[in-house]
Amino acid sequence: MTTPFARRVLGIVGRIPPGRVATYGDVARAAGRPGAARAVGTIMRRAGAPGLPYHRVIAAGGRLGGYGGLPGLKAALLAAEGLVVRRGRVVRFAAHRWPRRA
DNA sequence: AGTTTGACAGCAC
DNA sequence: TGTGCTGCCAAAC
Repeated sequence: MTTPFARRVLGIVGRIPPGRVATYGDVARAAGRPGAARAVGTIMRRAGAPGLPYHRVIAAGGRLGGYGGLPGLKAALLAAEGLVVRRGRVVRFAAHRWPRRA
């Protein structure tokens, strides 16, 4: 969060409501850098800012993406919010996606 | 200041 | 359906 971009990314992540998820691409777009999905991951990996729902940021297509090398924990956290994860994918992920698509 | 490194995405096998 | 390769971007070396 030392950079403006990182700060925006973290701010956006913090606004993802429980039970909803956003893709790295979604966050990148919301941060004003469409296509910077990979950079979003780079930031979150190192940010380490506590209190943010990093587990609600997943990869495209409902795939889990990474979580500090603990995909099991990420899946558990999502499950605890009512989401269904099967074979590493969030079921009906589009319906839980955030922000709402027009 | 240049190079390497990923918590990504999309398309081609 | 699943795996691999290439393109992209910001951050860390």
